[in-house]
Amino acid sequence: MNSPADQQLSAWLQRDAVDCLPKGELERKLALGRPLRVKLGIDPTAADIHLGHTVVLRKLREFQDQGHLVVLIIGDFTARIGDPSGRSETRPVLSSEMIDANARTYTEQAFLILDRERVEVRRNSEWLDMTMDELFRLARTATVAQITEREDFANRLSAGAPVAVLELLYPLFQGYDSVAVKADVELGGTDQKFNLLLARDVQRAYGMEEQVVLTMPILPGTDGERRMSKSLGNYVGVTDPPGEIYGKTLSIPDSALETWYTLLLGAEPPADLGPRDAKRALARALVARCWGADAVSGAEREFDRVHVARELPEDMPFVDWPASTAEVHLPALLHSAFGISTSEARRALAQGGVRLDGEQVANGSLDVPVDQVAGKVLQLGKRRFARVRVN
RNA sequence: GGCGGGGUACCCAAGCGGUCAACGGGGACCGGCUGUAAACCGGUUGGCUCAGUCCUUCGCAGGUUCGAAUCCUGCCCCCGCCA
Repeated sequence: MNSPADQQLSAWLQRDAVDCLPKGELERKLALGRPLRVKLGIDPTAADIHLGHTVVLRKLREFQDQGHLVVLIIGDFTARIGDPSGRSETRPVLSSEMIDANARTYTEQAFLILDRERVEVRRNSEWLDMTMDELFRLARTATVAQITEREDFANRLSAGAPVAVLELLYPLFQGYDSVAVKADVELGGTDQKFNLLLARDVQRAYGMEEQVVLTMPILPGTDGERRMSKSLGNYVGVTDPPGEIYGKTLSIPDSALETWYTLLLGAEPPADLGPRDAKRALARALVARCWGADAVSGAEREFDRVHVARELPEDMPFVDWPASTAEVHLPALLHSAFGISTSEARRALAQGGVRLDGEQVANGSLDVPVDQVAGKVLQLGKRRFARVRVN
């Protein structure tokens, strides 16, 4: 019997989720009275996790706080295939060294959110490196029609884009992970809904009780439009410096503010604050989460100095220039300071995008005497700074 | 195996013998403005400390031509239909 307490808890856990399937099943599992095994599979294809990943991690943390166990699966084996979810093309293959390195940093970063006392970390190469015989059994659990009805496969097929046979197997492998770790619940973004549901079919085929599927909304990136993703360049990494996290958060369009609040903080934006101040409050909370409360005021002060008061950042890298030359070739200096090409540097100069101690560098002067730059602050655009050190 | 379509810069996508470092859109960057790295407006978007009648780039390798992303040959890859 489901107690009112279980029902209440179940509703609370689902409050910001998109789907929790099948209906009523989470209550039933909670009523079992034992710690549930809550699975999250991650692909170690990128080393760093960003705020988008933290939406699901935060939900996992809520399960942990209720005494449940998180099973974190490092998809070291499946990374060699590449999850086709949401993809418009076949993923590149990663080397095993890359996968190992990514897996390590990834789990470490996940512990910013998760309680490391209640986590079981597994690698799916433990069980997916299977015999052909086992693969045959697994591959019989779903049909091509089932798998190709999935939206991204369907899109690629109808658009005439290539789909490798191996990619069709991916959902089955992910499903087998659930079998291997005896998952009671699996979390993921809404883009994972298909995979998570298919895992139920796989579990059933292996005579196991099926998992509950809980999907979370996808966090929009700093552009406010598309999903946050590293490859789209609209992400905020949890290891970004505090000032970056702060600044990137302020740069989101006002229209994305409410979504960020609910997904990242599990709260509504404060009604009494305007968009700017609400964003600042959000930015402070995010910096605190990734770097600790001590980092907040520094990040905020830094932002105000550089962007509001248009002053210089507190510390900046040096760019060295040999004292032996009489003239400094500015494109070369910009190249070594900021890693841009000299052609790009020339364009920036032509557009007035370069400053020395705050003074816009006049267009046309590519070479200047050394003493005109020595010790000065070289600035490219609004955000890139370096102090020129002549030695 | 046969027939047809296709591979262009970060992405999408035009170009189909010179005027092409290559239209347009997206993204990114720069400038202006601003409450912000929002929005809006304008610009830029292969490389070179020789900035030029320079170098590299239109799947790869050759060829034709004064000249090729554009034409020809071979190869690789992708897609569709038929078998």
